[in-house]
Amino acid sequence: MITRRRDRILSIIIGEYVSKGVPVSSDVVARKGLGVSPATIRNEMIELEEEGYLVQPHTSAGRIPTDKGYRHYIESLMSYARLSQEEQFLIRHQFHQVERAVEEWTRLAAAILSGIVHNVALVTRPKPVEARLKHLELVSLQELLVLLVLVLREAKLRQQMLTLEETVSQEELNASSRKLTSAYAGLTASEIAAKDLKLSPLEEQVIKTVGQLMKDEEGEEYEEPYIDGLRHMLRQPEFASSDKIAAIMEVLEQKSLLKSFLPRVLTGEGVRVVIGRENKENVMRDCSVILTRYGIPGEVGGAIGVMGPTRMEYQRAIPTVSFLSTVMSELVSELYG
Amino acid sequence: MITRRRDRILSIIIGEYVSKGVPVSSDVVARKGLGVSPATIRNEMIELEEEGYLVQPHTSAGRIPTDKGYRHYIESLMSYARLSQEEQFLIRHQFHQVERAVEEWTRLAAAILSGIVHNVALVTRPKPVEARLKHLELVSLQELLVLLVLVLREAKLRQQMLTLEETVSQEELNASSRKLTSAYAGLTASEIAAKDLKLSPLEEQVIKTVGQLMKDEEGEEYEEPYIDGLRHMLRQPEFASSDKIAAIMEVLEQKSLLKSFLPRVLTGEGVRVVIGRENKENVMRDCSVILTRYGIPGEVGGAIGVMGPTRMEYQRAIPTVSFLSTVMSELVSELYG
DNA sequence: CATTAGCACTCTAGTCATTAGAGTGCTAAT
DNA sequence: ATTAGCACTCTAATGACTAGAGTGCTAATG
Repeated sequence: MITRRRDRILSIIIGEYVSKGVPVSSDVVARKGLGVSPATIRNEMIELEEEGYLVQPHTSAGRIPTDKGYRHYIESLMSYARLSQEEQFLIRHQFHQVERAVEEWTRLAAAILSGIVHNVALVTRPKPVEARLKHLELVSLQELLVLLVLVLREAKLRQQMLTLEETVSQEELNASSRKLTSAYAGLTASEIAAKDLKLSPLEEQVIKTVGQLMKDEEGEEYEEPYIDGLRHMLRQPEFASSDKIAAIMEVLEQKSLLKSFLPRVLTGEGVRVVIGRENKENVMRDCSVILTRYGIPGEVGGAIGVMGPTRMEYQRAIPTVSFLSTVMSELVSELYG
Repeated sequence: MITRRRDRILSIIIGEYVSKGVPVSSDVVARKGLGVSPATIRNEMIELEEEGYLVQPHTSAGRIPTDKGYRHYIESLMSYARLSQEEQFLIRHQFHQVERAVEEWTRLAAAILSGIVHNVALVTRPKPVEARLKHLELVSLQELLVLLVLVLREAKLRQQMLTLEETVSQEELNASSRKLTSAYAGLTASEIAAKDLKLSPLEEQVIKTVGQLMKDEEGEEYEEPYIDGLRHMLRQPEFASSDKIAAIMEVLEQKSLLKSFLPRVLTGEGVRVVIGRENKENVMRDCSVILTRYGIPGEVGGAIGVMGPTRMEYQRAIPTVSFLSTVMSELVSELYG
């Protein structure tokens, strides 16, 4: 049975454990102004342990929270430690300074986020649900080598080199570029494929590649995330054993794992918190992940989040992830007008 | 004094230590077919220790090589373990498969390299000594927002958003793009700045930004390297302590440090090996770095290398770095015709 | 003279016993 | 329902001891 006082005790234990990293004793809790003696706290702790919110690393040690304990805390007990006005302003200011360089957004967001929460930050670049062509350009590099440049609606660039069958002058390339741009601008990959236009062999080749590149752009998958802040996470005492570090590194460096891991957690709205064993990957059993989307629903989006030991400052981390997602959303929205 | 036999013994000790990771005893060396007893080996070891090629972690332990020991080994004793024909073919094949996606080269090179040497691979993207403009394009995103796309000679793209003073149609942008491209194509940043042309305010703004972007492109500095293989390096027993890991992570994640660290070592030709304390950074005192350039001297280049504990398979790592640098050079050369 | 057998010596790493201290769980009193 | 009191348990630190690895030195050998 959960009572008000037990919640209070659980909160205190989590607060203490998160900041100190050491099992919390009844004494410490009693000193926090509950007006009851350590013995009473102990009785309550026994109850909380039976309910599965706490465990002891061994008899005669203090208590530490279980995954279930954290979960209850996050969902019902915790108050957010939002960023102050000044902090928010400072962050927006930093984004403002790189406003004109889209590719920098993810790096900056990861750097800021990891710096604040002292853990690993993961940020994917914005990805459209449907890629739309904005502009297309052909640039001759060498006799038979041509660079195809796509500008997508998100001000994203994609490039690919093409090897031609026969020499084509830059003037002809310009003409084709203009023709194809005006014919296909604003369309998606499938719309481009559907449209039946009279095209030269060169143009056929180009449009085929365009379709390919844009297909790659779409889909449920998120892009490979930008990762920052490993140095912070590794300073946490839970990563004293290098085995754990190596195991987690494997997850982070193995792109395929991470990719498949991101979207599963992100089908809905709001901030998702995955705690300890709730993670699919076994090696992540001592880690928590806080993730959310940013962008414009149904149009363009990415993911932003934090990963660290289950003993994490959720109070701080969750609103920070949330705030940065808002900022990223605003930036993306500006692009879409 | 260095004799033939001492060199032989040093080689054996390094070979053993590199593969086993445990201090090497006179017994083990004696069993390697030198035809002398352990006692003789011990006498020689004492000499080698006095010369500074070996140390004992403590009395009554075997010997391990010093930085000086490795240095001598690498420069005079070691034979390279080159990649076999099949391995070389396989690697070239992998590059062939992504041939048309320049940005993937560095990733692939890092992945292959780290996989072979079981350590961290560092690869920077190719960077020209002098950036030359190939093509320039303006794409209207919103009313006052324009995307400037530069194509540089290396088939590299650079982008920047511009906020205009007044509305300009896409047609006008096209006209300006064409005008500026034909006027400035093939020139460097300084040549562009020097050229005095009659330009509209819009064009002035664009060219100013172009100059900026191309300036950023040039210079001694290397780009931020792509890093892969941390998971391998962390499996090495020398990184059992998480303190060391965190310290090294700091060097790797702190881009400024790494950037300043790369070029210093790369002013000349050939493969550079920096062993242990030869490194500038103190935290790197137990690490070795193998680095080399790739590209076309005086035109375009990047760096490729490996970092790991001083106890590293130099025999394998050095030729592998060397081979991948050759492959990268070939790829870059193809672009330059 | 280079080599080596023999041996005393040194240092590590593991095991065991001991101890102080932290913190609990239970009982009985309030 | 709370709590004082206390026996109990477990950890972590300390020191003593030991086996084993590997050395350095000495004296003998071809």
